[in-house]
Amino acid sequence: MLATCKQGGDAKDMSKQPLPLLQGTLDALILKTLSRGPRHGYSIARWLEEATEDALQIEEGSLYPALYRMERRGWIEAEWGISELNRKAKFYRLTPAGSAQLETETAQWESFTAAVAKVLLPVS
Amino acid sequence: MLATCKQGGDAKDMSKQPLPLLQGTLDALILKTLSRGPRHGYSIARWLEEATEDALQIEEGSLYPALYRMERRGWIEAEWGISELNRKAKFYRLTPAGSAQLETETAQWESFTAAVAKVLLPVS
DNA sequence: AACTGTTGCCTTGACAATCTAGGTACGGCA
DNA sequence: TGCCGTACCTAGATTGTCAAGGCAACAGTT
Repeated sequence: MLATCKQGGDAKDMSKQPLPLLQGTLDALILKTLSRGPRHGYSIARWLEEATEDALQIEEGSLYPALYRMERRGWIEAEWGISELNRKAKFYRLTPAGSAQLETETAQWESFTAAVAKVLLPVS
Repeated sequence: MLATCKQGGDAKDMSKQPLPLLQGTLDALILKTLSRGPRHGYSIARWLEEATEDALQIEEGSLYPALYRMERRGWIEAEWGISELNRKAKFYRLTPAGSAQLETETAQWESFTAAVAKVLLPVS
């Protein structure tokens, strides 16, 4: 199910491995993160990993393209600044359009997971 | 969030539209369907749509490639037969490997959605 | 017999998002 | 000086889904 799911080999203690993202969820996760206040990219990734207790891994090769994509679509806006650790960093913040998009995606996420759950986890 | 999400235009009554699949979920849905007994491709799609009350749409262009993929990986096996409506049809059935895969994917689905929920739907 | 709708399978090409695997630059510290 | 962590960026490959077709056979109608 999850994009790259190596099978074979021993399944010993697979439970601690961070999950690759399901295509389509990253945008919503980023939008939600930014809805709590502006952040720079690196910090978004760290916060998401922390918030999910390292269940999700945010690859930078996914993160940055996602940020450009969303900026291009007008969902977020960027501004250069200085990070908490005194390094140059690009801070992103949600636009009104991004806020609306977040609502849309959250609603879609809920109905999608509800639909999948009906199949995958039927009331036993 | 969901793969192709046309924006713009009027959002009038988008609620009834079937959702495109989140990449990576189709395999699990098919495996689960087959865990209830053998079925042919067309029937799998119909059953899934019915089970989710048409919330999900199963495109044939996604379905058949998925079936080949899964057969190649040894998760399912095919056999030609005759459908309920007296037509030639290819019946798929779960292999033991497919059954194991279903368990793995279901568990991953649960932890993935739990992780996303922690971000997207925080206890308010 | 011809027509039409439904069932059922299949393929090609485009597309979008993620991942892999690199890279640059700078600050703080030993 | 060297090293590690922070912070950003990119090219290319991979993958799965979708759009849009097409084919064949059966059932029912006219």
